[in-house]
Amino acid sequence: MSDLPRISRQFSQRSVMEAIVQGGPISRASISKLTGLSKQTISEIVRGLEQEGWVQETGRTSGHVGRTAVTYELVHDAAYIIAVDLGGTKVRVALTDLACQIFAEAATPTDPRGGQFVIDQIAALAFQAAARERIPRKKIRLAVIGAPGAPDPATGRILLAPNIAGFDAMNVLDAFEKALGVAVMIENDVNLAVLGENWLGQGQGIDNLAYIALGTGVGSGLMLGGHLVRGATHAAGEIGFMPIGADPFAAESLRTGAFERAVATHAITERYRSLTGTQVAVPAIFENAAAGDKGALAVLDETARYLAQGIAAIAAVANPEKVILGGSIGLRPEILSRVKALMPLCFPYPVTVEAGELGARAALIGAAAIGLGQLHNTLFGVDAPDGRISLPTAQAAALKEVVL
Amino acid sequence: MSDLPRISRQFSQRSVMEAIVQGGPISRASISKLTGLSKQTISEIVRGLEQEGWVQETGRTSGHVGRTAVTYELVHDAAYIIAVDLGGTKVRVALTDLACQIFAEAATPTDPRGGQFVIDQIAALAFQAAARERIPRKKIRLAVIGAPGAPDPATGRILLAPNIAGFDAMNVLDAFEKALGVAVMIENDVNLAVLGENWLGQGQGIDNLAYIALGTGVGSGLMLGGHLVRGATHAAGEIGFMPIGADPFAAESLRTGAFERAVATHAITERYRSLTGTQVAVPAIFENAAAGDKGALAVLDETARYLAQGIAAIAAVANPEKVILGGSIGLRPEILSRVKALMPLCFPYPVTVEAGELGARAALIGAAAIGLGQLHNTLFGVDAPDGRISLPTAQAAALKEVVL
DNA sequence: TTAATTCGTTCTGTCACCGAACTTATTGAC
DNA sequence: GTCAATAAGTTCGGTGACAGAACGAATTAA
Repeated sequence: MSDLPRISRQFSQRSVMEAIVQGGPISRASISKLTGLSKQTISEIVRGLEQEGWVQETGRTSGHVGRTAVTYELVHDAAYIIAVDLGGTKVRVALTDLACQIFAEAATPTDPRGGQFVIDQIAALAFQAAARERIPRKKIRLAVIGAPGAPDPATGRILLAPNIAGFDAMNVLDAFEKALGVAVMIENDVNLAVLGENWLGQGQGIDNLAYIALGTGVGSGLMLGGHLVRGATHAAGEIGFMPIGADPFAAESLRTGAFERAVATHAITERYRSLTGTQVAVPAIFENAAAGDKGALAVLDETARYLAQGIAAIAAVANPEKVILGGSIGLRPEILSRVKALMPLCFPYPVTVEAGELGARAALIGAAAIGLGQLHNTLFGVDAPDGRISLPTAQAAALKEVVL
Repeated sequence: MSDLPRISRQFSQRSVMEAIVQGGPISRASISKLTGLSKQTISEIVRGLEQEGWVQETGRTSGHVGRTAVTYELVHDAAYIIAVDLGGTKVRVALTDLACQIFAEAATPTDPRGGQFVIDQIAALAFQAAARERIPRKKIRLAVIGAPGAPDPATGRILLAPNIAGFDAMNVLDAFEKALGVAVMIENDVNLAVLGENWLGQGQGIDNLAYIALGTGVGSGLMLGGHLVRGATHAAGEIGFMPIGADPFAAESLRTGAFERAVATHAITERYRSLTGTQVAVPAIFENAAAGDKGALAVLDETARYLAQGIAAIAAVANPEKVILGGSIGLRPEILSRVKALMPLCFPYPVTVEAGELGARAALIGAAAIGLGQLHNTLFGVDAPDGRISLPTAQAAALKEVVL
């Protein structure tokens, strides 16, 4: 396998690879039928891929009439990527192979000192995991970092990142590339969550998808027409500033965002305090509601009412087929059921609202998805601007259970 | 020129065509430098294009050292497209040639009987215009229809189309194709308006753009990452239903839309009536405001206040670089100036808001843009899914003045 | 054993493209 | 005026990515 495989074969190689990735062990004759390319060409391409170490023989067919066929398969460990979900309180790191299987996953509290400390922490976690699984560093090709805020690929900086100290003043991309020694992609964590749910979760096969992460803050990720929407300054989905729920012209709304002030953690505890006079954390409010506390129930009702309006706004602007709720609050069934009931009362067209299937790991899985897509693209595709490699769901499904 | 040119040359031909379209009269040597293809290849491709009638010699260079070069140019009249902007009250029809010049434009009141009558009316207008300019029907390759509502390419129907009688019950696409005898694309008129402003108006070179058409109703068109956003049911941009300005849970808001009830024509006249007790049409209110009528001024202030919130919601969700106002009300400078002043008070990040440059013809020009892009794609490109042909601005600029 | 069937290779051919060498037509310098 | 220098365009040979037909090889059903 060459170290920097510059593969000249153009478009066919890509589809052959896709057939092999999707089709599991597959014979060359079947690839030929699938791709429409001649058997001869397939043999050439597969020979090349085998020489470079990307695919390998795995067996032969048997049972049906005719000659037995040699089947080929991805070499799973030909390359690895690092997927990272970097939150304000917790870092998750995972290693994925080419066949979309997660090998190692680790999660620890984020280093509170921020900045370079966090970056070194992530690098250490990743390399420990690699060492544990005996993965040679050379085979790690790419790292995808999900982080809150609006990463700007041009400058490598992350704008609007409130959660990690020191990140607003440094070139995060460069620092990661130096620490990890591989190419790095940084993407907003909620954007990754949409990708994750689109790949393995609630949004499979849905090209128009919105993900709302509701917790300490609110953010949303949007996938429209199969493309991630990033916006002009990579700030698309900063729905905390939607003029819904609180007076948008209030000074406080310019800082925190009107919608965030209506639905996020602080809004909920504040609402409960003003109703009952007691200051309680969000989980306790949910408990109280379950126990029949009228104040808590009213708080949930009101929060859901604003959330439904926010979803209506997104639906009116972007018309997603499905809206997925995530985040510590968005995942609560008490919220989901209320929002589901309220939606038809404030929006005329049907909008499907569901809770995310991947829970807190949506962003991590999304990072793996985007990284694997990117890797397949750079390794086997030409620069097709639209190039979305469809990753296999079957094998990756294992990932959902293997981990944690 | 073959009647159905199936051009086998793959990707190079496309870039050669693009160089010729963009570069005006251009020599083969220059094309070679521009595209990176060898001189030899360019000569071959250009020879092919010339034989098929798409390009022609136009002259020779002179002045600089070295041999003179033969320059080539598009054959402007090699193909035409029909662009239609079908409104509830007015139909506009235009004919455009391959070089993006509008040849004929006509506008008349929409046939009030709706349905097939409107389709026949449009066909008649188009063919009259073609005959006037001596354009043979064979050279018309495509028609693009802009219409309110959500056209569904799968069924050919237009959903949510309130303005034209009978359109909700028929296969509009089929009917148009039968009447016009060419391939037809139907697109939402506001979506076309974004494309128009993106091509020749306020949004040139801007990949993340929103267009808000404000008049009898409100609608918006969104271009994000260079792609038109259509949404799951082609209802993206139906911002009339954003839960802003009126109570979204009110029964009336489910029918008309809360935001529409806050900013569109009816809201303005109603607001003026409740303030002054007199029922006046919108233009009169603007006149009164200009004359210093306090009630009228208050109405404009309040309307702009809600509009600014709507823009804030779009900006929060989609993060466009620029928001363009259009429609009979959106184009008024009184509205624009107010909105510009209000934006920073209700949204923390800068959003550029401007009035459309193309006025009521934005959708028509957008129809031409999408049609020309599509035509260049089918004629000279392979099925590149992302394929946006960049149309020349210079020549098309003439179009802005020639017409009407 | 034979026929039917499928896999995979070999051989030949085509097409898109490149690069080098060469011809042709200019302008500018002496 | 002649002679570089320069640029445009063609001819020629070559390469790599395919296709298609023919053929050998391996397997099962009859």
